[in-house]
Amino acid sequence: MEQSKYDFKKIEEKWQARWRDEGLFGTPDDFSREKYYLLEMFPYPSGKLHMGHVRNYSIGDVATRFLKMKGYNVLHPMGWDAFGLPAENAAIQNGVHPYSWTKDNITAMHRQFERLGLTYDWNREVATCNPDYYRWTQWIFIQFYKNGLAYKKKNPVNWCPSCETVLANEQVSGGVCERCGTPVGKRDLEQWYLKITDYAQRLLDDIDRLDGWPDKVKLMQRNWIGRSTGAEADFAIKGFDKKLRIFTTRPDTLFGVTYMVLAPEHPYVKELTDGTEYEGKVADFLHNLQYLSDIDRSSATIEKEGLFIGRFAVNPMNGRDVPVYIANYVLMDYGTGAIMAVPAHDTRDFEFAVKYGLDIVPVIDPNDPDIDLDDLKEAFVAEGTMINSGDFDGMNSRDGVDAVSAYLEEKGIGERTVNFRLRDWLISRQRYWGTPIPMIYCEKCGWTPEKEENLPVLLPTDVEFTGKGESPLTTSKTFRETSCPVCGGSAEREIDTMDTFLDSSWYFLRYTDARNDEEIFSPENARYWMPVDQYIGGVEHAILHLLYARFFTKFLYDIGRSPVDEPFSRLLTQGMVLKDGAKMSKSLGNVVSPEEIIDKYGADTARLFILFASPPEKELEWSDRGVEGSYRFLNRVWRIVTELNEEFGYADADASGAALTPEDRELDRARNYAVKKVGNDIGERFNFNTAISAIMEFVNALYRYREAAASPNAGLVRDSVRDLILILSPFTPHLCEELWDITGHEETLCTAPWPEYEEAALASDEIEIVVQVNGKVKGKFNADSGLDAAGLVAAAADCGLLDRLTAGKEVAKTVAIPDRLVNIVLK
RNA sequence: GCCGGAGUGGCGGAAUAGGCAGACGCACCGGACUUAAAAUCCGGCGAGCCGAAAGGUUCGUACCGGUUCGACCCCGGUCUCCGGCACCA
Repeated sequence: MEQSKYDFKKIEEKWQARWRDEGLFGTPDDFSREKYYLLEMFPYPSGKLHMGHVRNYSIGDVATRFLKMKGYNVLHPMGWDAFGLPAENAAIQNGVHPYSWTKDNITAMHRQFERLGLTYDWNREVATCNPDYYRWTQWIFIQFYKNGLAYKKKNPVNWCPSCETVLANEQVSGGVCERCGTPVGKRDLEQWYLKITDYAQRLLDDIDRLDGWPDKVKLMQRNWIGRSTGAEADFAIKGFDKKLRIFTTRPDTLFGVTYMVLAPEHPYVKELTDGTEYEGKVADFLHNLQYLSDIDRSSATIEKEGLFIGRFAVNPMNGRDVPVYIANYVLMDYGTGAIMAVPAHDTRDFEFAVKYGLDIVPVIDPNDPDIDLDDLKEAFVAEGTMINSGDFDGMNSRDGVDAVSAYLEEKGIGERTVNFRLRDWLISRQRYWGTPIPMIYCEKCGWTPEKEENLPVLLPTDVEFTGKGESPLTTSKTFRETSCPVCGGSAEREIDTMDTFLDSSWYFLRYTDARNDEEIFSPENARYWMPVDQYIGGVEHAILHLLYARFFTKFLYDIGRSPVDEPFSRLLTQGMVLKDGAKMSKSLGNVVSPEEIIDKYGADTARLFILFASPPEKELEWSDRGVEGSYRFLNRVWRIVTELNEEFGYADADASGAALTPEDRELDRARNYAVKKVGNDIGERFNFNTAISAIMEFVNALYRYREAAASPNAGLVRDSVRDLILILSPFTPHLCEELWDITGHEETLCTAPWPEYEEAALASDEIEIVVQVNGKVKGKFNADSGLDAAGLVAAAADCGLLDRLTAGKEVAKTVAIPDRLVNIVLK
């Protein structure tokens, strides 16, 4: 007999063409069916898939195919996060327009997706750089503006004096320009912000509702939002008519304030020092600070530097005069930009006080004999008893927080407040390849949004890419000049574009109605499809992307657009793909190309290996040997299925006829177990590695059966082969389609239902019971299943095990767990 | 520094609810097939000790301790690695 061969190349091309030509992956907006929205984070179209993509999209594809077999109407769309710096760099370096560069990359990646056999509904494809998409990104921005959540503020940007251009933070490393190595300076520019801080509390509170999210991600978001409670308090400054307001989380330490510190950029600094002998020193101090990059400035390792500015403040609690400093460790954009310093009970203040010889006055007693309050070696930051604190002496410091806050409120010199670490979102980018900010400036009317009916504000094409200047958009002859939407007079467009994170903050909503050119999406479609039931992507997006997407969804909900205020019900963050223990990277030379693997072993093998080697959320160590193992397994499947098919055919057998032999029953149990286990592992646990091992066990059982059965049951074999193909098909769809075809099925697997299993076939009459002595396994025996504790002990006694194990010893008690074990506890 | 997560054979990993530790795969070893090799099929494979063998026995889930009839799993402490935040007052 001629042996047929597993020709993956031919098989994969054949089925990919059929899936494409027959449009099998389209998703109808059929509101009568139960929906499932499964989404993987869309990629930046770099032009080449890497193994991380393969992993991400394989996970999503297996789940999609499974859910379709389970009968859901599954939305599984794909698109492109297509704006961004690499396209612009390509334009500068090679003279290619970012648009054509991006288009070419999309085409190439689309082809690679198809080669992996992924089931996307390409009818809903979006690319954030297309005007029919970014039109709505602009529309959302205008809604933000109209609701008072977008505003303009002066802010320093990174500026490379040699390249004469603005640099993104990612383009600055170690304080120097990534391209030319010149130290990066600062330039003040008017920039747009979104008021995400208005949503801080809700973004924090609603994390509690995200049951399907990993705790790790929720925690990272909580920390990022960084809520802290405390109080603000006013300090008088001698010879100055304004009060200095500070924020503290430790009002209980107010009596221990021995100096004050303002951020160097604090507006009072100029007023307090102009015309004094300190004016020059302050100017020098500020000048030196400007040479530090943001990263250095905010690093905890940097030496604390400060300067006394010749003024004294008054501690409102005890009237004590304390000197006022400016220092590099106080940030203007947190709290009020000024602090009260309590060196005895704050690590940073302690360090600063020691360096500058400032007083250290303890006001919290640790009640610890090992700590000498008169000679502190480090700040004591924990709770204790209040001392040196007037009427508050003797109070527990935790109660003191509230008591002092109440006192401040009563005296009208302060109040309880909440502060967030989260800052407003700076969205202006001095770049070409992004969504134009649809704002217009008129001398008379100020800033106004473009009229909504005029959207999109198109990116102009008459632009030069020199790599210099503020933004390439300034070189356009046509873009900047326009007329004011309010008065009709001459006006100028905003030349900055948006941070690309805005583009990706709402794309999941657009998929629900991607071709709509009347509105952003229809409410009916969004109501049916949202929320995303399962979102899958890299953990590197745990904070920014996922927080921004939540923010956008909440805003769109508030203005009556989105039907939900949280976008993603369940989140899976897949682990990285490693090689030799390190992330694959060009510089390490450990990159494995997906295309090469597909050429050599086929997409099915690549998918199978990557899902088998590790659970999805964990890191995956690439192994060439492991890939060969997966390939070997698929050949093994091919062989057993085609051989059994030759031998038994598929059409005429019936399993129910003959009585089952023990071998038959074992195979039947293996089949039912595999169907149950694989369905559970994919559907409930998202543990694809154990699902695959269960399929391997089933295949092993088939081989064993063929070896052992004297007169094989043809019906049973047929059912086993059928179910094997079905449960393997989400993982390796091409191979399974081919086998499905070979074993006589007309319809494609895309429309086949997931197989059923019988619980009855899984149960066996006899169960092996473990017998332990003091918790250690000493023997085993077979008992009827379902025996209660007493019955089990009796059965163990009947077979003589109990006597043998307890001979000459006294039994304290016996524990029996039905269908599992008997444990004898000896005295 | 603060906050998380993880440590299981030579390797990737399994043990879903506190109940036989090591499923499945890789590597390795042996057998069958073959003139031979590859491929394939079958079998073995945590460590120590006793035994010619069958088998027996002790130890074993980073380390120390606890709870429990019973702990990879729960609790307390320690170490190591990974990740997040990093002067946030």
